[in-house]
Amino acid sequence: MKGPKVVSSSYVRIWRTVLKIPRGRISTYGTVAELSGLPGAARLVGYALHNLPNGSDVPWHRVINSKGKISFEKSQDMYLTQRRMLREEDVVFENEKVNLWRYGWPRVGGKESKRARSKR
DNA sequence: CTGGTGACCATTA
DNA sequence: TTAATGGCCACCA
Repeated sequence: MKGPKVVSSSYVRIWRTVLKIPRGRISTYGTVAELSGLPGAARLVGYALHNLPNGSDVPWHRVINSKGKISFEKSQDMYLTQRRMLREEDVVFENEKVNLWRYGWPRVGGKESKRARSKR
């Protein structure tokens, strides 16, 4: 399309990427930024999700940070809300953390799990 | 245009 | 292992 309109922002591109995350899987801010053509703009993803129009279908809860944790403070209601929504999709939390190698999207590669034993 | 800010990230101690 | 620091990029006032 010739439309140089680009809608007014990268938000749409980000939202569109988030819409691709399958149910039961999660992605990180940095990954979403890169897939949206905005490498390095991880913080913008948080900004975009924060500005989501009310009632949108964008599965914002499937985006967490690179540590595999929810980016809200535990004291915030949104923290529990997000964790509950993920739990309903069978995303398992281990000590407030999600196994990125298992639930991360897109999948990194064919290697299933090199060595699960991190300890030696 | 300039400066402040953020639902971040990787590195370093 | 967790905590602190600097760097990123784009949006907003």
